[in-house]
Amino acid sequence: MTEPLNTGLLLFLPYRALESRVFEGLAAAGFDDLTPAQARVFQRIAPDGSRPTELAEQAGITKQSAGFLVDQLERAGYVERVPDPADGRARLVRVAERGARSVEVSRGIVAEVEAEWTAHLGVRRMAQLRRILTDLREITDPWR
Amino acid sequence: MTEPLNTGLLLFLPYRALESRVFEGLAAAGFDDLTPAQARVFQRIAPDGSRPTELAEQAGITKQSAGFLVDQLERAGYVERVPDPADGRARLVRVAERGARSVEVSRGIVAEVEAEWTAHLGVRRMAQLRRILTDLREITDPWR
DNA sequence: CCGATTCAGTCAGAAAGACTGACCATCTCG
DNA sequence: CGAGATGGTCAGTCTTTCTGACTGAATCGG
Repeated sequence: MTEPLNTGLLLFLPYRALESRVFEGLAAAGFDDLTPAQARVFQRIAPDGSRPTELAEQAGITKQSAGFLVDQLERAGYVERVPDPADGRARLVRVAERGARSVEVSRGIVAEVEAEWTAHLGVRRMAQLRRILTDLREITDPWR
Repeated sequence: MTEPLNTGLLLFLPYRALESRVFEGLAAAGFDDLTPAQARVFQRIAPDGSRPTELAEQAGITKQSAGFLVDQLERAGYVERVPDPADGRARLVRVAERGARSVEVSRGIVAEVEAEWTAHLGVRRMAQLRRILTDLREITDPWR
């Protein structure tokens, strides 16, 4: 389990480290009612709003689960639901006031952690990492 | 949310892609009773056995949850528990017969996926990716 | 070598997250 | 228009995880 660690774990470790940091920081800033599951959905809301079903696909959960999480996010003031003008069946989920403020905070924390990583790896390798991962995304991300 | 994707998501995407592939393959090979949560614990068992509490820490869950998952793994024949000769309070969790066979299968699938990634990225960049991630592990993995 | 503390693990109860299946309303297309 | 696809919800269940309380074993200071 130690020497040539499997690539999956190698990817997961920094991911979790970053996620934990963001949660701690968010909680410290008063956004202590966000759960990881809610955040994973919230994170994927497009600037002009997304449909629950889209969010479900991108987060890799069922539409029922997504609907449930959006309910919670709505009750906590992070998002709002508006009717989709283009489709009477659909309702758009949009980032609300409180949600926008939490985005600001987490953006700051992510930047901080990325700065630490850059300090450890060096500017060049950090850029390389991002480039390679972006490239890898083409064959590992079904939603573009 | 689209262009300069946050590094966390960039790490998460390939991780999940790999994990899904391993699960599909495992299920196809008859190991269809493994759940993701069980697998995440199972994956961290050291060659000579680990204590439930260690597994809990490394998997980032409470020791109660780890104990519960180990129970399930034991019932399904993936692991066995033996008393720890060095500490009368502890019991070591070890990979059992069936568990070892599932490890073989998943190793094959991981190799397959890594080969695809190498084909996409090129040998050099794939090696770079692993090197950078291994390096990053030093500051993102609390357990060595 | 003995009491206090720490540590490994379990039990009990509850909540979160996710799933399947069934269902309704609306949209789209032949 | 009517059939099928799509967006979303409701109901019920299972898995995973957590908190808190507890037992038994080890360890450490005096």
